[in-house]
Amino acid sequence: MANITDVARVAGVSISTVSYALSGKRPIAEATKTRIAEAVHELGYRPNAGARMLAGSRTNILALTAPMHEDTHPPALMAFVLAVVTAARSFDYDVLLLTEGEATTGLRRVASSSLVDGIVMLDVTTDDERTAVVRELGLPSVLIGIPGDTEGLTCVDLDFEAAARLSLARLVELGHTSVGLMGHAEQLYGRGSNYAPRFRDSFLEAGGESGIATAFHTTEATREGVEASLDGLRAQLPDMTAVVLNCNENIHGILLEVLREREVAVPAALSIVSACSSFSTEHFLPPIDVIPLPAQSSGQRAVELVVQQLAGFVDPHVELIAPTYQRKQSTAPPAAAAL
Amino acid sequence: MANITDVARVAGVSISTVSYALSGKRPIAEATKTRIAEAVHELGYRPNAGARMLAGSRTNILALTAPMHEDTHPPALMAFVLAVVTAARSFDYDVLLLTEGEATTGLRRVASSSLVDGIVMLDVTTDDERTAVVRELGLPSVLIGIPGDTEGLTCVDLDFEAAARLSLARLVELGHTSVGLMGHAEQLYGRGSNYAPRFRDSFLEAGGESGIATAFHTTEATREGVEASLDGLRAQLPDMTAVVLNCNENIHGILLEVLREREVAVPAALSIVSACSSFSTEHFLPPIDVIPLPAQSSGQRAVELVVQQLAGFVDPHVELIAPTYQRKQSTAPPAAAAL
DNA sequence: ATCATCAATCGAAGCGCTTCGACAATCCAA
DNA sequence: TTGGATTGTCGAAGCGCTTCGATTGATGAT
Repeated sequence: MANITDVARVAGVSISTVSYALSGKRPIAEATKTRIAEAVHELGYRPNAGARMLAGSRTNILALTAPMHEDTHPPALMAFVLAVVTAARSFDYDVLLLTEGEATTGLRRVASSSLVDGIVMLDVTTDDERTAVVRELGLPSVLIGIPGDTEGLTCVDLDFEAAARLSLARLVELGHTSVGLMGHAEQLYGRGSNYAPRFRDSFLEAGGESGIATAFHTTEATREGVEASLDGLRAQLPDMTAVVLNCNENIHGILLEVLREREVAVPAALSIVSACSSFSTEHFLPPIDVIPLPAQSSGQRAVELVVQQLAGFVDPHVELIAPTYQRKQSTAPPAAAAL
Repeated sequence: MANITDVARVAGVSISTVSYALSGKRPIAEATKTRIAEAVHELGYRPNAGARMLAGSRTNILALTAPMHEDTHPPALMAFVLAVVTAARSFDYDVLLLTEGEATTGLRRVASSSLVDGIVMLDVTTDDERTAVVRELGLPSVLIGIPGDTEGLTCVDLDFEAAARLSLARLVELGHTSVGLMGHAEQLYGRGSNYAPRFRDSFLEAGGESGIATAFHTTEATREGVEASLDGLRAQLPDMTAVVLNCNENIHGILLEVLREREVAVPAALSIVSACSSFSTEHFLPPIDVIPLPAQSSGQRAVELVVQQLAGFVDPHVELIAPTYQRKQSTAPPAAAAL
């Protein structure tokens, strides 16, 4: 494997010239640069990662801590992981994957051995033990998700409050006045990730403010669970003409199934909006209106922020990503209004 | 951040003694070791990763190339990724995640900059472009999955042929004589990963050998697709009393739904076995007998093999993992036999 | 003409570690 | 006893890179 000395010899310059030509940190004559580039190409030279880390105290590696608990939706996690890796590469960073079981110790290990330049944290829970470590390490870090205490941390997340309001607003625009919210399984509201309660609370609040009748029900991912949730909502909202789904993918399929059987036409008799879903709602029948969970832009932004921290100082702050509404075919004016 | 010189000073020895004490590559007096350990602890010393790579020409990092195409089942991929990371950590290796889009270039990059010691390749397709790169690089590598040409490669995978035979054998033991196979979507058999056709062919072959009536049908992951597949099988096998599922998770749920509606009792009227599934079949009603896709042991074994290659020479070979059958509640003797 | 400025390049120091060769001390078999 | 092994330790030589002066001409302002 060719090293910088080989390149220098072939190009007929000193190794420092090669280094400066490659990094661009000092001016180098155009002709020299060309000769060096040729030598690099000819030898298939790639700087040795270890040497670079040692001398430059930059590793060009980011740690990605991606835990996996029972209530993690794997496709969603995968989407975020993918987004982060892709974004990192666009800044010439590689990604070291840390998983559960190694969460805090792993972070400590890679940080204190100077293996990584920064940290991206996925699937942050309300009182995530990793936040303490990140604060303590003082390494450039960005969380995707919002912990209970954001003091000193930089966080990126979808604006769940805005998403809740947006989902309701669109339905109100269409003329709906009674809208239910089918939420996640009950356990998600008790502990852990806080996006679920954030969404619920804003939704109900927005309903109150705009004088729309709203109700909420948790939903288990079984047929019975979905029926219970739907019936529960109907009981609270006899005139319900629309339902917002803030729950996982399976529940969507089951709900459509149940509605088909009960001969409730979508969207004629019931409008549906899926909010904060990490999956495509295209393949459902009908395709469901959706406010997507922006894995791609969250990952992108998180990496950008780490890179910025690396480049200079960035004030810790929380950055909320504005929700977008994608119109498909699952909403319509309520039946009563249509008549 | 404390370095080895600090440790040496505190312990009152030379840095080489510290190095040897930590690596165990030369005998060091017990008392000295203790003093060094204390100094390490006191200073919170961690060897610098870059320096280690440079001096030791070992990075303790493995590249994991995990592509993500349309027909990748994210939970399955995730399970393998997790397994590999966990296994790698147990050998004190970290994992650098490479994704699609960077597949071959990424491998080349990390290899030629000596960023990684070895490679684990996930989701290998029949004519995977990454195999050529891996051969060319000559780095310790293990594929999880089996490409068309295994020459010079070390591969680990579930023994799909054996799994196919095992699924059928269990049903035959129970007295079934007419067994259908619901496969994946059609496209999977044309190109790409070869586990699907491997399973199908062995299944049909095993049927032929044992005089059991068998049939195969591809299955789209929609209600219509599942019904078409089921009806297609019934058309070929009017007396079908059992069906083997070698397809993705969604299809399982839909099938059970369809059967419930059609009032086909499971397992009384139809036995079901799920083969090579990466997900839990516990939560179905009834829980489905399964031959699991051993993500965990595949990942474990793959990492072991990379580590072995790192330690010494390992003959390239293909290693098939024996399938295991997990009895749940979805199989029973056929109705006719039960009478 | 004169001196600071800047572009272009080089040499050398050093990043923190591993590892080789040396050397002293201790050991046990002959 | 003696000498070849073995144990325990040290010093020093790199590993391949980045980066800090230093040097040499050329450039331009005065």
